[in-house]
Amino acid sequence: MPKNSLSHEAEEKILKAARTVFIKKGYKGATTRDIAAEAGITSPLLNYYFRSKENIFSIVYERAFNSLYSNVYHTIMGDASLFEKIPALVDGLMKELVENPDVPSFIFNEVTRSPEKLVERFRSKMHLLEAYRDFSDSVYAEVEKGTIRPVRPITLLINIQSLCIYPFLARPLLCEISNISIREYMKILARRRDEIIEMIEKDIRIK
Amino acid sequence: MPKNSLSHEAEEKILKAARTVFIKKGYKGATTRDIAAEAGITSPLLNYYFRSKENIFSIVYERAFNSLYSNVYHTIMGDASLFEKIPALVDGLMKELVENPDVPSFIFNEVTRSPEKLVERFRSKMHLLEAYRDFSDSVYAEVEKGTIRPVRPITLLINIQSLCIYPFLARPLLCEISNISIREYMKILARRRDEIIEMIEKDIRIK
DNA sequence: TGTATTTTCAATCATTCGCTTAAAACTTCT
DNA sequence: AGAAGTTTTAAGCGAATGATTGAAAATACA
Repeated sequence: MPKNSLSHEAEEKILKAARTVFIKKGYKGATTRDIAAEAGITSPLLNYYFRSKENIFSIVYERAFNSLYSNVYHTIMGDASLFEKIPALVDGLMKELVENPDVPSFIFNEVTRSPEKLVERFRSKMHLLEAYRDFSDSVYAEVEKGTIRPVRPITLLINIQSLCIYPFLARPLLCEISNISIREYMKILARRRDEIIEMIEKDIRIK
Repeated sequence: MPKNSLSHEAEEKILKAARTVFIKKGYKGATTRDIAAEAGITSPLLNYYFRSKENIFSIVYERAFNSLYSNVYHTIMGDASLFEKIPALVDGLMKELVENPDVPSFIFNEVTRSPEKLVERFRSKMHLLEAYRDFSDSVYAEVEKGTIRPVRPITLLINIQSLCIYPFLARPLLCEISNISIREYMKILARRRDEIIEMIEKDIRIK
C-alpha cells in the first residue's frame, strides 16, 4: 500500500486519468487497461494503488457528484432570502458546468445504471436534505409575504436545474440541429446566467 | 432469414425485450443473453433474426430517437405562428415523456458514448433541420412584429427542451432530495404542461 | 404426406476483461 | 550500504461475452 507523498502524486495522476476515461466511456465501457494507458502506467500498478476498478470508480464518481451537488448546494443553506439564494444557486451551477461540461451526463448515466446506490449515497449526505429544507423554507417565507405566487419548492428547483444543466447534457444534439459550432454554443451557455435568473424570478414574482 | 408474418411477431417480441434491457443497462451493460432471456428465447435465435447485438441496438435506438425527436418535431414545421408552435411542441414532448420517461436518459447515454454516430444520424434526418429552420422563421416573424423581445431561436428551443426533458432525466435525484415518491413526482410532471408554456411565453412576450 | 421454415439444444470458439503472480529494477530514506 | 517502498515487465488465470456450429425437433404450409 502506498504511503508517502510521491505515491500520492501517482494516485492523483491515476484518478485524473480514470476520470477522463470514465466520463468518456462510462463504467462498463471503460476498461482498467484504458485507464492505465491514459495514466501512462501499467495495469498491475492500478491494482497496487486501488484494489479494484469499482474502487477507482467510486472515488471518481464521489468527486463528480460533490462538485455538481454538495458544493453547489451550500449556496442555498441558511436563512438568506430566496432572492439571494436563486442567483447564488444559478451562479454556482453555471460556473461548475462551464468548467466541467461533461459531468452531468456522467452522473446521470451512473444514476440510471444503478439507482440503488443513489439512495445509499444520499443517506451519507444529510446536508443535501438540509439544504433542500432551507430552500423550501425560503420559498414558503416569500409566499407568506406575498412577494411570490404559491409555488412548490420542488417545482422551482426543477426549473432552475433544468435551465442550467440540460443545455450541457444535450449539447451535441442541440449543436447539430441548430448548426452551431461547439465553441459558439458554449459562448451562448456562458451568457445564460442572467437570463435564467430573470426568467425564474419573472415566473414567480408578484409585482 | 425470417420471412412470414409469424416471424415478424417474434422479431417484435425480441425488439421489445431488447428495448427494455438496453434502456435499463445501456449498450455495454446489456448482454445478448440478457435480451434473449427477457424475450424468452435462446441466444442462437437472436442471431437467427438479427445478425449482431449492434444490429438490434441500432433499431431500438432509432425508434427511441424518433419517438422523442422526429415525431415530435413535426409539430414545429410549417408556417404556423410561434404561439401555436410552442404549445404544440411542449404538448408533444410531455405526452411522449410521460409515456416513456426513461427514453431521454437512454438517448443521452448513447449520444455520449458515440457522438460521431449522431452526426451521421442527422444527415439522414434532414426534416429535423427543416423543422428547426421553420421554428426559427416563426421566431423572427414575431420579433419583427414586435410581439416578442429579440431572442435567439436556439435559446428558446433550449429553454423549452430543458423544462420538459430534464425533470425526467433527473427524476431519481430530485425524488431523493425532496423526499417525494415517484408516483407523486410523476403527477407533478404530468401537470407541468401549462406551467411550462406560460413560463416560456411570459419570458419572451412584450405586453 | 412432403417440404421448407422456424426454434431449440448442447457445445464451443475466440476475444476481452478484471485481476493476479512473480521476479526484477528503480527510488527514497536512514 | 541496507531496508522499505515504488514501478516495470512478462505471463497468464478464470470468468464473461458475442457469436457460431450442427444436428435435432417443432411448426407451417402445399
